Amino acid sequence: MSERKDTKGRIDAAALQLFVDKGVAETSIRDIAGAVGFSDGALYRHYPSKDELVWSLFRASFESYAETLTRLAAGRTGSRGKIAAMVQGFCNLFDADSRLFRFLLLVQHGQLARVTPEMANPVEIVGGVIAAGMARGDIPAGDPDLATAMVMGIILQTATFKVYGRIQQPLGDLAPTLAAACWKTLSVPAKG
Amino acid sequence: MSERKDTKGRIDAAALQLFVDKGVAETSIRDIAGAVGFSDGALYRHYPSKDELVWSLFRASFESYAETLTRLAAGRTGSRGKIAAMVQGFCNLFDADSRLFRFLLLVQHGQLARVTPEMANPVEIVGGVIAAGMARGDIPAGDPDLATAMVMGIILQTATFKVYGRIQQPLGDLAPTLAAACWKTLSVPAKG
Amino acid sequence: MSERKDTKGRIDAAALQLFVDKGVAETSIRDIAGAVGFSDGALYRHYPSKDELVWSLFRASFESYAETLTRLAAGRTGSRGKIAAMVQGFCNLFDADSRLFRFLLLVQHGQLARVTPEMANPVEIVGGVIAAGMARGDIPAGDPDLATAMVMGIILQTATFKVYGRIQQPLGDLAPTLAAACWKTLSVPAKG
Amino acid sequence: MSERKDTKGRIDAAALQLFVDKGVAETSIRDIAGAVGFSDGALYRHYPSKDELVWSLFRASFESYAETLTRLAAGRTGSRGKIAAMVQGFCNLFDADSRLFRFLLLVQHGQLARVTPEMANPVEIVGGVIAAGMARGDIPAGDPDLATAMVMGIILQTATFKVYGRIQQPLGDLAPTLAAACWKTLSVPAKG
DNA sequence: AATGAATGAGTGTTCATTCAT
DNA sequence: GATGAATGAACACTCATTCAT
Repeated sequence: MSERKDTKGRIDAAALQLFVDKGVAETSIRDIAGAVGFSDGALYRHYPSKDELVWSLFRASFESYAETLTRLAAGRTGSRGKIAAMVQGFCNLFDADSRLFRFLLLVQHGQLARVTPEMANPVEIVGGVIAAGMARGDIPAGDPDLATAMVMGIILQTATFKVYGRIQQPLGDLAPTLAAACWKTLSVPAKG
Repeated sequence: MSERKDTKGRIDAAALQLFVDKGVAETSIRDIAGAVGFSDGALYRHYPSKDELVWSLFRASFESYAETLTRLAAGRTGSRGKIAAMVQGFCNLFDADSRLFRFLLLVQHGQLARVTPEMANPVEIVGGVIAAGMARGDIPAGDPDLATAMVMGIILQTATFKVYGRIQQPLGDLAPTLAAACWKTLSVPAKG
Repeated sequence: MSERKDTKGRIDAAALQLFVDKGVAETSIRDIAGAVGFSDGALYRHYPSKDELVWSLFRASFESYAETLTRLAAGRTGSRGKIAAMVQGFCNLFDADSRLFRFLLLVQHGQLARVTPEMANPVEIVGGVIAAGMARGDIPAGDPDLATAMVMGIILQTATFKVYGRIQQPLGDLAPTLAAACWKTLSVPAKG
Repeated sequence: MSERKDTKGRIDAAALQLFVDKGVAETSIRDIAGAVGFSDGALYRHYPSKDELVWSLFRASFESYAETLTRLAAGRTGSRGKIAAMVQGFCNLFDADSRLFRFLLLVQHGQLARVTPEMANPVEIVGGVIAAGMARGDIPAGDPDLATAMVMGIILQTATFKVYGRIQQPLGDLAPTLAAACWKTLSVPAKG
């Protein structure tokens, strides 16, 4: 059992690394098997197809982000605190290992379509916090989807700039600034 | 001559559509040729390789955005006006045909590496306007790269939400709100 | 007329050069057309197919050698003189321009099968001289085909060594030695 | 293990036969795979590319000839005996299976360039025997490269005549005559 | 579980050839 | 005579997947 899990973990890690480095379409099953240290056919003991491997990785990353954000938001009361915590937490996660983020960014097209409403979803988490804040009066009323888009854009695009080397500092150092910007943005009456 | 241009235009349009619909790696030369209505080999009369076709499309879209933004910013004085104009202009462009945007978003990984400093570059245009504003005192001093990331995030993520159907209105209607949010964000002292 | 001939001559020269440099299969019609300075389709005004171009070149080279050898042999009486003249003549031709020889060498497989008995044929010329010498008693009786093979081998393999750089001197300087070797070889009773 | 070797052996045999029959450029990977009895992709389990298959075949044939010649020469003392042994051995080899010879002849252009000094090389073996003979005084002094060319020409051109049907007898029957011709040729002072 | 040979469809690309202009 | 766009078949090669061992 622990060995099985370990093997799968090694496959996942190798695949994620290769996908981020070379792209998904550009990474073959053989590449992954080789990186893990066994032969092509053996992967099919663990995943029924390459698509399923990609989807599994996507799903795990996607839900992992969602769960982290949920936990971070739950640890605070008040929209401002929740948002600040989520921003800081995301930045710390990114700094610790940016691969998950890069994978999600890289792979979104095509996998996003498979996301179901039952799945834990970072966008819904952030959106939920903002909608609740608007309902509570914590955040000026407006279109919660638009507000969510703008807030997430501030964070994700900064992370993207970091990935492409346009920003040098650790994201963690920028978190307070980012949180402040998000809060200011939410003060704009988001007409919808 | 006009026919040549027309053929190339038809190839470009078909390729862009397919790339946006199915992804670049998932679109074959045969798919494109079929959509244009001729055989595979014929494409090579117009492009030396698939890579070059993708790159050409990317470059054209990328520079087209840059040129539009340049023109829009030049039409105004004052950072606030420039930014408002760029935001409105981008939204109008998106509403008129979102394919260029979706292609750029889809394809960024891999093509972005080929961008050279000589190329017209939307990020540099926006960044330039912001840096100039900071120099002039129009915009509070701070890290221009970080400010650029946040401003672009607000716009691009909203457009992305629109692409995925999370937002219904035309982006043009949201432009004033987006511009206001950008301006508020720029008022945050962007620590770098 | 003179212009037509000139155009064809330019095609032939360009094709021969490219065939010798890169190989026949590795040279495309486009390569040849480009070297001559016009477009692909235009070649078909002069040759009905690539195969026919190759064959035409082969035939011309092949028969040109045959005719030269015929003329050289005719200029002498006595087998020894005829052979010496042919050897010297071949060497001079090779030194003046080795392309014909290299083309023949390169292309023999596949084209040799198309040689018909009516065609002027260097092998037949040399063989004829040797057979006549045997008949006349000039050359010890034996199998004329075997004798021809050996004599031609001495010359052609030396030329091949020269092509591959194993021999440095001009072939013309070696002609007397080669002729002497041929003559000695013919003195061996060639059992058949 | 034995099966692996067998599969590779079947590929080699099929490829050699096809190359000799149709030419290398004219033989496709599918042709070879079809002749062996499996599908195209499977060949790549055994050879990384067509080029490598051709080169591997060339190298094996080339070195096999070299080793045979080395062994034959080593079995005799005296240049005359060594040469006679090599000639007879080559002829026997040719009679047993002329495909190796035909392949080498066919393919020389292009592959010869890849021969490295470390490889066993028939030309060097013959050349070495002749040079040693000249040094020992067994063979009249002269240019060893020229002498090698002439000796090899006598043998190879005769084999070529046999391939093209100009000679009917088994080469083995002609070996004494060929050896005698070689020896006579070596008696000509080879001016270099 | 794992191996690795084999499949078969698919990829980008090339190229001799045709033909409307 | 010449052009160059277009064809369509071919090619070397890749790869997700299967399966006997």
